Amino acid sequence: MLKISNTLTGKKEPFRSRGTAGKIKKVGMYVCGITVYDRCHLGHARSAVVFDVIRRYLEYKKYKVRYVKNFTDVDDKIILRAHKEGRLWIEVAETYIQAYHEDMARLGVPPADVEPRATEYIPEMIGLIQTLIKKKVAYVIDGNVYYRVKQFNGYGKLSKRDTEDLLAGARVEVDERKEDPLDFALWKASKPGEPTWESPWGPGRPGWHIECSAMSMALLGQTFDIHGGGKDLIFPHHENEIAQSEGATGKPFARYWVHNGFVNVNQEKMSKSLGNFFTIQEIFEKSPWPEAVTAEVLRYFLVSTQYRSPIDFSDEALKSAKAGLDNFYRMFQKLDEPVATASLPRGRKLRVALKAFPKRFEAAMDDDFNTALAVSEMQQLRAAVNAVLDQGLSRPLSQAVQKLFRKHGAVLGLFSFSIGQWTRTKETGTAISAADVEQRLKERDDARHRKDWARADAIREQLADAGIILEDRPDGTTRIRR
RNA sequence: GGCGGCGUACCCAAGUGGCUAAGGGAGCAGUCUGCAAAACUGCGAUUCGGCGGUUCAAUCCCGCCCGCCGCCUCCA
Repeated sequence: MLKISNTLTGKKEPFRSRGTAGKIKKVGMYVCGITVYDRCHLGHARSAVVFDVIRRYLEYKKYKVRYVKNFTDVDDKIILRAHKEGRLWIEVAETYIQAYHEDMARLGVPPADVEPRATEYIPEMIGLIQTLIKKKVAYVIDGNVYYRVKQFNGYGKLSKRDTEDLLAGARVEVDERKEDPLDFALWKASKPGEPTWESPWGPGRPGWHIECSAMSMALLGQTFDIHGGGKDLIFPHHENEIAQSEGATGKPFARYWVHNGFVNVNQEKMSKSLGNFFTIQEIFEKSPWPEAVTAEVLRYFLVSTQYRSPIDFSDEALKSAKAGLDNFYRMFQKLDEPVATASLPRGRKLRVALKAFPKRFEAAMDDDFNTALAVSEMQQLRAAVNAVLDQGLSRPLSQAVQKLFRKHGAVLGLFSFSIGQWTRTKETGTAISAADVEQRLKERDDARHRKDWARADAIREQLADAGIILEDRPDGTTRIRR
């Protein structure tokens, strides 16, 4: 039984999806995407990867997932950036939506089922705001519409704040026109040069939070299963979403609130304001490995920690992740090798481990998507495989092993490569051709037969300098690794 | 000030009221090997930030303290 940590209740709860139409278990999942005013950094990547894994695991569990991830394409920062660059706000938004798609493609994160943009849902937002006004939880002043926070008695239930505390700590400059400092804008009267839509309250643009209420309810229904995002969205964004949505419908909004922890650098949150961020683009460019390999290394790094915990990013951490993955791919390479000896299907222990593995993997993932534990299960299975690998595995057994790793690895986005792809070097131009390697290998074999160790070792070193590792097998043949 | 979280070996990181406190990376030693590499085996926290309390029993529950982080303003 899958359990999920629910920010709303503060507890780890059994997950029951709402829509169980017939035999198909349906899940509606909405995740707050990004505001498109700049390139994404690793923190955004973490969120994207975390919810991608959650989606994949739900699908693995045979849920039919409808995954919605939005773009905030109208916002102060976009407008500001457009002004600075002398472009239209819409161009800025478009630029970074493209960039986001590029980054996600590089990371191996497939698109959500629906990726709506806020500006496509203006009518829905206006409708929602009208309902709120009608219900007296919102009010109009000078073409602005505000949400009357005190009117919604569930306010603070997600972020565990009460309105008194909020007042005490309010550091925001108060808009004098609001009835209460806590009230937040649903609709902003537009200033000259800003994007504008017609509305019952005059020309204006939506506030930040209303879009997610409008889009999630339009695409997933008034009540849906999972709402996700980074921890920093809990307050005020998600708190306000609940206020707006439940204020309008009187029904529960999202049932499970899932929040991922931050990516830190030297124990501090990676963020724009601290300037300690690495864009996804930068990480790929600086990486010593080919793009696709880097993507998997990043995945491995990210899934090696439970999604709610902070994770510290460093070169060392990436290297460690690469080393961890290399160990798996070395095993895959050996599994691909033809078996020299025909007899010896020794592997009773292995068969037991193989049989037990899916349950262990699922137990880990069922426990609030404990990917770190799931990875460790795979590491242990790897050890069980390696223990008998030198003696050779029968073809069917070796294929079964590979299949098991690939299938479960895919849930985390791992082991997607053939060994050849994995070991490809970044600058393929300088690599020695396969034919040359064969030639050198043959020379070395001859030398070894003559017991000319000096010569054999020299060749091995030369190839090593070119990034090609030779491993002599007990039977006299040599394995080539890159 | 309010709210939330974290502190497990050199590094990363699971976890549990009592059974050897997983696993990985790095390191060291051994097996194997002409040597190496790989793989395997062994070693590595008498202890889970500190101090008290509850309990027959606590790293895990409670309290206090120390240290770190986050949110309360835009933020994945």
